[in-house]
Amino acid sequence: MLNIKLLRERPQFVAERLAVKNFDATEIIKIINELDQKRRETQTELDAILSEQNLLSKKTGSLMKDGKIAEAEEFKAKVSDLKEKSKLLENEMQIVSSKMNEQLLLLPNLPHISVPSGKSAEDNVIVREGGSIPEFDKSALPHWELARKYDIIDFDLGVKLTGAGFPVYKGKGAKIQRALISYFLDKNTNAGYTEFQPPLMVNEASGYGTGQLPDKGEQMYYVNLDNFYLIPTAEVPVTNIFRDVILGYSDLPVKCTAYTPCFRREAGSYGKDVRGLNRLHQFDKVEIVQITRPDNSYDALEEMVKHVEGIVRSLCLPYRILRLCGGDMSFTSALTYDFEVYSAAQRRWLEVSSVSNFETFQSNRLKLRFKDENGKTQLAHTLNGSSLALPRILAALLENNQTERGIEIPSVLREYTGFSYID
RNA sequence: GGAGAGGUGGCAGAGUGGUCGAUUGCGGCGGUCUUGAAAACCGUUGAACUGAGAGGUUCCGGGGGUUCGAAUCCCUCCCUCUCCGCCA
Repeated sequence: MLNIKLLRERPQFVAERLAVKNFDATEIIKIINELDQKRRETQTELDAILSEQNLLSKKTGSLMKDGKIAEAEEFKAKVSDLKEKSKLLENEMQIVSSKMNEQLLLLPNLPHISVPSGKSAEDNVIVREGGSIPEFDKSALPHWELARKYDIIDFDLGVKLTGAGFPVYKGKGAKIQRALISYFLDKNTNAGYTEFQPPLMVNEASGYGTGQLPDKGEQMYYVNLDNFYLIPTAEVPVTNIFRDVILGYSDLPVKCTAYTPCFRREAGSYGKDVRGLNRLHQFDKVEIVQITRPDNSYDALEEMVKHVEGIVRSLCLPYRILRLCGGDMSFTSALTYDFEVYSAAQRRWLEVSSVSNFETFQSNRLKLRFKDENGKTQLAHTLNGSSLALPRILAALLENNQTERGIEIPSVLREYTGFSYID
């Protein structure tokens, strides 16, 4: 959620920045500022009446004590009158504020100055590329066929147990999942991130805190009987640890990592994008979250990108890093880098990580603040990224590393898997 | 699932209708003392909105009600804890 002060003081600037996200905000900003003014006027009026009410009530009390009953009765009547007025104003106040809030929630985060303009994924800017794309002839198999060939992932069994998008990993397939999770977590904790094991279900308040609710509620699985939501990413429980928290100056930066399964309904997805491991309802992901001071959040973002890049490189996967254009960025992000790895047999790039700075957009809603060096309370910046999501990494590993002998395991993973080939 | 207790400031814990945004202790911060530290002593220490400022308003789990006046009384919802039962 954007800060109302910014909209009040620099409406033109906000509209210009949002245009980069192809969002025409002029009308909404106008409405918000009208409501804001109305709200403040109403509050001033209301406060004056309440102030008088309080004063008269106190006087009534002392008159009663002194036994001046008649005067006290007079005051009582006055307060009753005032109360009628103040109730009306209070009502109005509530209506105006909630209308304003509604409008505020419609505005996406401002894109950072470095965000390229553009409409779609086509306009994303390639920042860096690394690794080398292996040459295969037509006999190269896509990962879903490799999975069957080596009997490491059973998609049909998942359908039997639950439904499409819930694969069953078995044997070396299960072991490599566990190896990847351990490897990623070790990399993250070695880089100073504290590991968390959060709940996989969250309450409504947490859903609102990170913005899944109210709008994206239908993307989450909902446990009706207890009013819980299955987490779509570890970002939700981990970031909500800091909901309604005021951190000390020396607490920053906060660096957290967590492995969790992620549950997504993915309503509306279809076609070749959902084949095999490309898009699942349940998948594993290791997430990193940072909370920083506003003045160095972009340094933290670069640091996170470097960190994730290091992991991808260590797996010897061909990758590229994209700076997302305004049109392809999420509602909440100010700047996002996507990581894609090349999946050789499918001949396509697969997104495996998305690293973003949300500036104060999330923390404003979460009420996540810190005391600056002058002891003043202000909003912190939040950032997060995948480090990393497993399915597409596994897909790329299987496809890129297929040899006549079997699937070759990257050397950094071997101490975790205990084997060098899936055969 | 059954029974009971309770939700107050960073924490602990007072407060059952009127100068209570809240006694006190701990913690935090500043100071005195000290070569330094500890101890002791003194002071200070919640948040949001609004206002140029002085100040004003709101917040004692959430919502509603009674009253001139509510942390305190009533209704309702939520949450936590304890004991019993069941169980990993």
